[in-house]
Amino acid sequence: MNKLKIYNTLSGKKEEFKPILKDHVGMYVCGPTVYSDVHIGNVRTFLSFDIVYRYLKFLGYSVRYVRNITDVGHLLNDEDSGEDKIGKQAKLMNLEPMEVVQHYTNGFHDVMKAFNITPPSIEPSATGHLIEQIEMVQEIINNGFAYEAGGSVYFDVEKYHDKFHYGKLSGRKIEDLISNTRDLDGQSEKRNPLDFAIWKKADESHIMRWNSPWGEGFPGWHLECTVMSTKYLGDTFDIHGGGMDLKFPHHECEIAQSKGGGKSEPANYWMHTNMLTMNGAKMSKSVGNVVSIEQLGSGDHPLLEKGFSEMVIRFFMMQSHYSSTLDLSSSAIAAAEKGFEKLMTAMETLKSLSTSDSSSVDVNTLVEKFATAMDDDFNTPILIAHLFDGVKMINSINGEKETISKSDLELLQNNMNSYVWNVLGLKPEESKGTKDELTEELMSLFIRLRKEAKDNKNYSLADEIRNKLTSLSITLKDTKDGTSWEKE
RNA sequence: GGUCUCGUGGCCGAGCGGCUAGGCAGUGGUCUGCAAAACCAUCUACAGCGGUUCGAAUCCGCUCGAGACCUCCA
Repeated sequence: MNKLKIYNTLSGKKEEFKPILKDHVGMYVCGPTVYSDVHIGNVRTFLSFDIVYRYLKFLGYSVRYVRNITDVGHLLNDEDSGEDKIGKQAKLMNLEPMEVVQHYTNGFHDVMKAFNITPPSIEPSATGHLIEQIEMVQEIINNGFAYEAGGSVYFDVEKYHDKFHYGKLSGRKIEDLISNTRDLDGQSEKRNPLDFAIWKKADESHIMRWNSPWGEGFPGWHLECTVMSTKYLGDTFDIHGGGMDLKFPHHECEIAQSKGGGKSEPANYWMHTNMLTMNGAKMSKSVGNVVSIEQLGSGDHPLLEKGFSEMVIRFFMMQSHYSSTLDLSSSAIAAAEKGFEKLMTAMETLKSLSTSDSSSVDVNTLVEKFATAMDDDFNTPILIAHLFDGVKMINSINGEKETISKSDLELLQNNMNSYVWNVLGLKPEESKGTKDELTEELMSLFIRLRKEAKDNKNYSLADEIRNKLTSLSITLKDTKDGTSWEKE
């Protein structure tokens, strides 16, 4: 049944997915550095891997999904004077670093929940794995691929490259890297500017520090992912994911650390999600073109005409493939919003379709297309296109232009429900506005009065009721089964 | 400067050698007292110039344009 193909960055090709163990999959995704609010670009990455996680489970795999929290070691830049991101924020906010970590971790979890992104099986944090990281550093030194200098420990890239291949993931040539970094080389204690820190000495101003064989310091950023992924998933696991911008140097360094530390190739499949752009440029904290989750929800941003719900944005993002860049614009999300509503309406209709003795529609073929789309490297835009074929089918049956048998209806319902709710992880919008009991009573009164007026051909009164409600941003919908209402 | 990716109809976005997704908008209908909503139908493409091929949006080359990575970023 399972012909799932995944684009593997390591080989540069789409490959058939073969897990190490028959029914189990180990997946590691680089999580956020919790020093500021997550933005909508972060959401895209975690959403993409949520689809991967959900689909693997849908296929029947038992998946162990590890996604870390980076709470130490992530420097503002790669120079020796680089400040730790968490530490800097802690000073700015006058807080204990762990308060900063907790604050933004909570925020991250709230956002993930709002977007219906499934929590991982294990969410380890870097500070919780200091012992393992120190052991790993020692192991790499013992193997001769790292050296101590002035209280810090650096990974010896050239020495590693003599035996292994530094650049195999990112396709970089070590000669180019050397020539590109030569001019940046200052009074560094590194033997080679390419070398990266796996343990950093903490200077006096540094508040996050731990004892180690090399003195007080803190672990290098790349190290935590190597340690935590292999600790929970084994030396070699199935899928390693992250944003495209982590491919180099972060993931390249992870491979080097694993092998330099005497372990095997860390992951069989490397998956990289592409960036979300805003006005054609990557949305990032350093560029400053970041749209926050709150701004997207409220529409309070110069580039947004209105606010959008999390589910609409989820749907919008899944209309493009994870490996393509996606440009965010108000009109594009608004278009997705209409489409999303159309899909949700059809899902509601699907619940109560009436059946016939035979089917005039071909449910089997449609349902097969759902699986084919997802098997082709999680192609959600194709899946959504086929789901809209399903929408058309549902509406035609509802309009009595087509018929469906009882067994076909069950097949259609099961599959539409599975793919829309479980695989894509969508959920119906909670009704906006205040639909409390009093409002419901009042509205049904208005609707009844208007109907009476209409029955008496008193259209001016009927229209007055409707216009007044419209001015209160309440929309009446006349259908053959009566009138319903909606508050904007 | 080096490495790489991409340019698809009014907009967003699939496609990866032949059968020209899908959504939104537009247009024409159905329904309706009229609307709205809903539904049905339908029109606009493959940056440009060459080449390979019986056949190219899809492969190759060049030109123009956009972006990413090489430094923190999902």
